[in-house]
Parts: sequence; C-alpha cells; structure tokens
Amino acid sequence: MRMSTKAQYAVRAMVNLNLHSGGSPVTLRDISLRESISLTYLEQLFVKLRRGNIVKSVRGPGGGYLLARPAREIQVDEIIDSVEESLVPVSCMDQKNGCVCDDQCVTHNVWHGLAERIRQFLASITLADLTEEAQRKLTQSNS
Amino acid sequence: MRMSTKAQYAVRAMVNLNLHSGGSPVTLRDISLRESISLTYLEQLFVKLRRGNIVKSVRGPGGGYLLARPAREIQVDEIIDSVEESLVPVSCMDQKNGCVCDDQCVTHNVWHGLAERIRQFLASITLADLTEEAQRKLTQSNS
DNA sequence: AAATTAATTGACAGTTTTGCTCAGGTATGT
DNA sequence: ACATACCTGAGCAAAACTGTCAATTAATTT
Repeated sequence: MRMSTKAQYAVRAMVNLNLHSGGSPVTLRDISLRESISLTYLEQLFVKLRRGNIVKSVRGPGGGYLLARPAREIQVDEIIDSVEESLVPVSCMDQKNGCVCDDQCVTHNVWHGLAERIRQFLASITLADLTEEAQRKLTQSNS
Repeated sequence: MRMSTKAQYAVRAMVNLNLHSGGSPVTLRDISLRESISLTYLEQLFVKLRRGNIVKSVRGPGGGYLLARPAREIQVDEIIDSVEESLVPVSCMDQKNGCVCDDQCVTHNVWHGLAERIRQFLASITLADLTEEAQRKLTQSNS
C-alpha cells in the first residue's frame, strides 16, 4: 500500500510551483533545482497535469507553467488522478461502473470502503492548504 | 496506491478459514481448493500469519490451522500487517519513530493523515464482521 | 528572418517489487 | 514406520516503477 513517488513528486512540484509563482509562469527548470527532481521526469508529470486541467503552459522565453485554476479549487486527489495513479486499492474496481464480483467477493466491501475513505481524505485538502502550510514552515525556519 | 494481492489473499483466506472451521483445524489444501489460491503460496502466507499471532498450527494428520484468537478480536489491519504489507503510504515513515523530514516536507502531513485514516478504517473491521457477511451472502445465494 | 528559449513527445532501459513455483525439510498422529 | 501436513529458503518470470535520451514543435526576442 504505497503511494508511488510519482504521485509524491507531483504534489511536491505543485506546491513548489504555487509557492514561487507570483502570477507569472514558473519554469520546470526552477522547480527541478528547488525540489531536486529530474527535469525530464518533471516534464512527463506536467504533460499529465496539463491534460488534467491542473496547470496550463506558456511557451517561449519567459514561459513556464501556471495554475489552470485557483489553488483553493485544486484538490490533492485531482493532482494524483492526473498523473494516472489509481486511488482504488484493488484492480477489479478500476472501472467506475464497479466490479462484477459485488456479490461473490466477501472482501469487496472492505476495499470499497477503504477507497472511499482515501478519496474523501485527499479531496478534503486543497493546494492552497498545502501552500499556506509550506509558507508557515518557511517563515518559521527563517526566523 | 494498490493493496497487493498478497494482502487480499490473506484476508480472503482468513475469512474462508473461519467460515469452514467448526473449531477443528482447517487444512491449507481445502482453502487452496475453495479459494483457488496456490497451496505453496498459501503456505508462505500462513507462516507469517502464525508469527503474527493470527492463527496457530496443528501438525500431523488431521492437522491444519486454527484461529489464534476469537474472530471478534482479529482486525483486518492486523492480518495485513502480518503478511508484511506496509499500510503507510510513503517509505520515509516506515519506522515508528517517524521520519526526519517532519519540518521540511510540506507534504508530510498529507501522507501522515492518510496513513491514519487507512489504519483507522481497517482496524474498525474484524474477521467476525467479514465472516458474518460472507455467511449472509452464502445463505442468500442458496435460497 | 534568425536565434533562443522552453514546452512536448515517444521510445526505451535499468532496477525493484510482486506473485508464484520448486525442492526439499520437519514435526506429529496412527 | 508411514502418511499427513506444516515449514523453509532459493529462485524466477512478469510487471511496475523510476527515470533517461533524443528529437520536435512553438513562441518570443533580437
């Protein structure tokens, strides 16, 4: 039961982006340096984040990435969904229409309930929450 | 974010064991046949379940496995712990003493909170719950 | 128009984890 | 003694994970 580093990277990168963007585009190179994540790997992640309507890109000099929506409206579960990290604990429940084994599987309800809790929790946290927290930690360590 | 099949098998096997044991030992061979899980794989799982004080073994002819404690006192999270399936979503939090990055990691609280929810949910379900549910489903389909 | 910057994309490779088998062993009841 | 059934460790194939490399496209500045 591990959250992949891909998902962890994506969340970290998004917080960093929001933290250092004053409304102007942030380059992946900057995020790469600050978060010690390989630039090319970040590129992969941001393609997916863009498709997931989490960020939008600005090309050319002075370009980079911006939030596609206000940070308050971006939930952590959306970020993870975008990088194609399933939040459902068992594979038979990948399709939204539920799995066939509803009746037979004794353990079905366990995993279904678990999936709900995970989703619920990660949806309750927004990028704004995390950014504010990061801001607090930053000012603390600078004092 | 997947629950490994190992953990899924372990839970299924435990329900099946409890369902078909009338106080007498149940052989892995029986569970293997009923749940379509490889016998040798089950053997591996049950070594760990025994070490985790979930089951106890009876050797020799007529032997097999028994619950080490009443089903009401066996929680699903204990079963999963026994087969060495980490319930903590990120590796830096494997040790109980917490990870070093408490202060730096912005995302630390997210994963920590998630881990708590997962643990809390799986601890709220006992083997007795699952067995009763299985019993219900069984009698329903037989009517 | 040319050069520069930076996003975009696809292929692919090394490593780790997972899921499972095989080949033995050991203990216990009859 | 012998059958039963637990016990153990080695090993292996497939998948997933974590990236890298190479090449392209698009926008901006000069």
